[in-house]
Amino acid sequence: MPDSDYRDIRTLDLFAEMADEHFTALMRGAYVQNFPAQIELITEGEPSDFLHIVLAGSVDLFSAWNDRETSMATVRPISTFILAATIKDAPYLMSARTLEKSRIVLIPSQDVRGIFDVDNNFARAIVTELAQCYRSVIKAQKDLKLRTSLERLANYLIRQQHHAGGGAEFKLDFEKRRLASVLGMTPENLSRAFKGLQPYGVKVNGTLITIEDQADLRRFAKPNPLIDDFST
Amino acid sequence: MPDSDYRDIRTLDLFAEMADEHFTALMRGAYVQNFPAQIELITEGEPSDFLHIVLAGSVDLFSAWNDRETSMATVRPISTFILAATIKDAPYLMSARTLEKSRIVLIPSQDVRGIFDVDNNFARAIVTELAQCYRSVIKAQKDLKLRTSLERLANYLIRQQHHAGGGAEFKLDFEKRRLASVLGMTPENLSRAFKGLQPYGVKVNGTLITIEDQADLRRFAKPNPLIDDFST
DNA sequence: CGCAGCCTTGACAAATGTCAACAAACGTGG
DNA sequence: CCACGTTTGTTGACATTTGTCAAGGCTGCG
Repeated sequence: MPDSDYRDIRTLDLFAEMADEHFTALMRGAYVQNFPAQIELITEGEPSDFLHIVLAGSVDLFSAWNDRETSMATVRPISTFILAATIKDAPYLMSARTLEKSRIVLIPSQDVRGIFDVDNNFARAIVTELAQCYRSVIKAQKDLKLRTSLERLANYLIRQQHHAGGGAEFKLDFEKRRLASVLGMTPENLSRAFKGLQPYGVKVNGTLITIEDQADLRRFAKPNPLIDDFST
Repeated sequence: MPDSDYRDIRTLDLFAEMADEHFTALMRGAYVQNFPAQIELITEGEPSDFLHIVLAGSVDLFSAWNDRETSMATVRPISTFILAATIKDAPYLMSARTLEKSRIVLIPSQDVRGIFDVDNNFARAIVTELAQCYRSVIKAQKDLKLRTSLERLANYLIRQQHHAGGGAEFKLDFEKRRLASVLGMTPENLSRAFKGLQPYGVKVNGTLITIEDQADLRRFAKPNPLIDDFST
């Protein structure tokens, strides 16, 4: 594994505080791989053999049932995914596929569990990470259960704008069809939802969004830190 | 605190493996209280001062936004809730109210974090607990995003039947209005959903449910361990 | 250029929510 | 134990939201 990858991983909260020797042991068993776009990395229901880390690119976590499919989340560098399944040694609840060319680290789950047992700082870092993940999903669930699709889109745009620096113009960071799935609606419905936000000053041009009057949109969207602040 | 409460708590996975002295320290600062029904124990947005444990009764976790409200989960004995907020020292994301007369233990969050820092077994138990919680919410989210309300109800009935021992007859364990909220629909819609399941042999009489042909219902509901097995 | 995939749009259908009315169940105080 | 009022559940009529299907335009790429 290249030194730069090694250092990047080491700086993740999850690994930052663990003993050198344990980190080295984990990395010895790990391997880094470059995947093209649209590769299914893991499949829901299978045993969790590897903890994954996205170093570059992006990964879609999705789930299917009865011929329907939905995007649950997008993983961007640098972060891990399916930590919970790895720790519990339980089957994956979600599938994962690369959205673009991506650089992924795979660490054998067995190694992770082994180091978890002996490294107390690592165990504590995992607690923090899982608590964070848990809270994120709770927020997503509140978003789904308490808001209409129009409200979800409006709040998504506000979050995205903030994330992109707060300027009036910004780009969507994924395909509209996937955005629709993440927001829990169909692509057709998303198209119409964008139109439904025009009265609040939202202009759409391909993936470029312009929010003409932020206050107006916020009045409609009513963003709330207990739902929308996806950092905590 | 009565000895029997003390022992009940000690047997929880979360506390079973920790050092005696740490458990005792936690319990010293804790107090047990009996609450009547319909008492709001915590309010979303407030700082997480206490880790709560339900010893008896039941507690509804719910959330509100913009004059709407939804039930997120029900906590039954013996288990804890809002562990993630306690550990992260972050505001509650959900409110909690007693559904009936309930016996609740409150442990100051500060104490929990203090013991978490020094007791490695406790830290590991927290990991297991949080991973479990995380996976449960992911399942709930898949349920919401991949199924119609009729399908959610059908699968809920199957889970509930199984949970009640598997007999053709069983009782709902909460009010229909709350069940509706948990399943993400209105009470009126739930009423109609029950009727919609009649063709699959579901009979409703108050809170008593009869499933005449389990195979028929399952054919419709298509239960799936990656969504419905709420134990893992 | 021509194909393939995505996005949009319209017409329509299905699912879900809202409002109002009423019946049934429950709890309280007499 | 009953009477009363409150809450919950049900039902119907209707509105809104969301999904489905089909068609066409646009874009990117070989």
